Amino acid sequence: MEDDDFDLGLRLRALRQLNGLSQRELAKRAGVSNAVISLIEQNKSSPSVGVLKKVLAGIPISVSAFFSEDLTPRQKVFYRAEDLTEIGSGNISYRQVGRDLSDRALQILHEKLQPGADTGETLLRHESEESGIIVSGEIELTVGDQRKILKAGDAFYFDSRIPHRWRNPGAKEAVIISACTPPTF
Amino acid sequence: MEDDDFDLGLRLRALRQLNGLSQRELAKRAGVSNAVISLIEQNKSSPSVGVLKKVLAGIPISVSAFFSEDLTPRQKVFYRAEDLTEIGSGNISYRQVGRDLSDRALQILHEKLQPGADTGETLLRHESEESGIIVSGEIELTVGDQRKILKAGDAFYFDSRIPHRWRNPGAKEAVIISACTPPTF
DNA sequence: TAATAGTGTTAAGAATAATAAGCAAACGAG
DNA sequence: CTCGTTTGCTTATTATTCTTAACACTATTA
Repeated sequence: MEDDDFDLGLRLRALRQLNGLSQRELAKRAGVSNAVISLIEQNKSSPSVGVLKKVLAGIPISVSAFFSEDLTPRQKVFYRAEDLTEIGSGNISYRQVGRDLSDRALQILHEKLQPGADTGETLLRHESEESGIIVSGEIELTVGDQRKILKAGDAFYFDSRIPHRWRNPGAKEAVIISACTPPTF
Repeated sequence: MEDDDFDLGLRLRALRQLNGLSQRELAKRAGVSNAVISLIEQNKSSPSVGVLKKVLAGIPISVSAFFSEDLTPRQKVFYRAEDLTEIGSGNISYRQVGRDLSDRALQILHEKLQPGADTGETLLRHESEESGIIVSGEIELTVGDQRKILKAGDAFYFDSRIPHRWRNPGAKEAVIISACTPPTF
């Protein structure tokens, strides 16, 4: 049932020892029994996130920091598909390559627009250039006074300073992969 | 039992809907029953991390990304104590302010050295300046040909290009807060 | 030696989460 | 309307985790 490359037990043990805590001491701080710590560290039980929160609070470390495997994320090069960070809301999903782009020249997004999704009345504007390809579904793109419906395989390129707007007019989900430079979105 | 400000159920629901999935469809992809999704989203049950992994894999999103609340971490200003990222190993714990420092001028560390901890024979060198204060315990700091034992309240400042070495000669844990600029450590 | 306190581990119940199945409401098609 | 489908939610049973209490081992002390 365990297949991920992330060894939860090992990581907990490392963090606990790194902070000079015994299983019993951590257990006391966390408000759980010492057996839990032992079993978790041996991967003999998979804690509920509630319990995990309590345990990590005793170290202390946040759940977020605990799972961020990028222990030395100085120059991260590879990102697994499911590791993209969601920065969207509503019915438009933006999955971004990397988290902090302040040092980068390029922002790559994996976008998914649900049927009817719309970036809204107030048109978008930012100081950059933007380009991408439609992967599936269809998209109505408005750039300045131009408007066109793009389908899978179609692409676009425009100066982001021109007011623009996205809409999914179809009944299916639309998927886009886009790039933006510099990342001012 | 739930006290954190992180609403797991709400977040799962948001991510699921953002990707246009029903509870049943997500359940099928994840290989769990639909009731699990329902109960988790209502915060009526706290999933084990094993189950959570499976569920998130069906979206898909990594556990790491799921818990990283910094959805728009563009300019993160405040960090909770337990949110510092551990970059240490062995019996020296380095908890760093922020993850990706490639755009920053300053690296701040919360260090904990277990009794006997030592940065090792081969002395450290890097292109920056370094300073800090001992919070508790005691530290033997060697910089070039100078060596001194610092106790709580003592401080240090030196050019990191000079070979240096840390050691905890005491029987108690030693805690230091240090800064490094630029962050080349 | 014996005693005491520390470590991690393990085996019983008690508490909790996951499954399978069924419920009611909303929706579109015929 | 009626049918079929989908939605999310709830309940009884099964499976898992958590607690309590013990065990074995080490190190220190009397």
